[in-house]
Amino acid sequence: MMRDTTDDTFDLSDFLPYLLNQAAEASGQEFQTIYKGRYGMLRTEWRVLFHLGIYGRLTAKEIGERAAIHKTKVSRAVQKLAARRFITRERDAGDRRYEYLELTTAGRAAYRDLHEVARQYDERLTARFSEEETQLLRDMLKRLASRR
Amino acid sequence: MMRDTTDDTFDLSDFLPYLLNQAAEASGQEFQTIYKGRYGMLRTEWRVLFHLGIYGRLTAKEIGERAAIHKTKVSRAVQKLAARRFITRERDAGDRRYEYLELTTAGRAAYRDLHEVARQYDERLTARFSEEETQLLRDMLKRLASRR
DNA sequence: AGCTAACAGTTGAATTTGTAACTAACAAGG
DNA sequence: CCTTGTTAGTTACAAATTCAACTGTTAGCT
Repeated sequence: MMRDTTDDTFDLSDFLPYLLNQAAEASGQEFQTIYKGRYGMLRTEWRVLFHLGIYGRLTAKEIGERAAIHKTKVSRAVQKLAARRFITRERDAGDRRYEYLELTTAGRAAYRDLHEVARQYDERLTARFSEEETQLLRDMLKRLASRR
Repeated sequence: MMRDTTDDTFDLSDFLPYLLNQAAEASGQEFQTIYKGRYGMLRTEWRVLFHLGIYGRLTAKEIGERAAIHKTKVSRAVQKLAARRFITRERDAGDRRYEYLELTTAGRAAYRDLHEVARQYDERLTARFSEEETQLLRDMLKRLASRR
C-alpha cells in the first residue's frame, strides 16, 4: 500500500510553537504600525524603551537578559534611541565596562504615550475572554516563556 | 511633584503581544535547532514543507494565505526546497499562472521526520498543563491568531 | 607587577527579510 | 482583437538580523 501524501491526524495548529507564533504575529501587527508610524521605532527599540520606562536605569546587558534579546540587537537599538535623544548613556565611574541607560524627558513622553496605547490595546485583546480565562492564559504563557 | 521614571502599575508581561512573543520564541527555539541542524531549513521552509505534507498539493499563494506568510517569503522558500529536491513544481496546463507544489519522496521523508519531532515536542510542552488547560490555551490562541 | 581569562559592549561581513517594482499570464469589456 | 486591470509569482535593492571577531576594561592568579 502506498502511503498518501496527506496526513489528516496532524494539523499545524496542533503544534504549539506554530500557534503561538501566529497569535503573536497577528496580535502584534497593529501595535507595530503605531510605534513604527509614530516614532519610526523597531521592535527591539520599543522594548528597550519600555524596559527603561518600567524598571528605570538599566545596563544594556540587563535589558538583554530580561527580554532575551541578543546583545548586538540591544546595542543597535540603544544607539538609535540615543541618537534620537530618547535615552542617555552614562559610564560607571567604578567599572567602566558598564553603561547605565536612562530615559530623557522626550523618552519618557514617548514611553508614556506608547504605554497607554499598549494598555488599551491589551484591554481590547483580552476583552473577548473572561477574567479567569485571561488570567490562565497569561499564567500559561509565562510558564512557556520561562523556558523551564 | 516630579513624576518618577519607573511605573510599577505596568509590567511587560501584562502586554499580551509581548508575552505571546516571548512564549513563541522560547518554545520554538529548540525545534528551530532541529530543523536547522538536520536540514538547514529556515522557518518559512519547514512551514511550507508541513503545509504540503499535511494538505497535499498546493500553490504558493494558498500556502501564503493559510500561514499568513508574505508571497516573497514563500517564493524564496519554494526555490530552496525545490533546489534541495524536497518538492516538485508543476504549472497548471489550463492557467499557466498557477504552479502546483508537491513533496518528493525525499520531501515526504523529511516531513515525516520533522512531523514526528514536532508531535513529541508538542507533547512535552503541554505535559505540564492539564488537558482542559491545554485545550483552552489552543482555543484562545486560535482566536487571537484569527485576527477577528 | 605581569599574564590570562572573563566581561560589556561594538563592529563588519554574510544572511535574511521587507518593499516596491517587475514579468508573464489571463479576464473582461469595448 | 485590443486595451485596461488583475492575478501568481519573481526579482532587485534597501533594511534588519545573525554570527564571529573585535575593543576596551576589569578580575584573578602567580
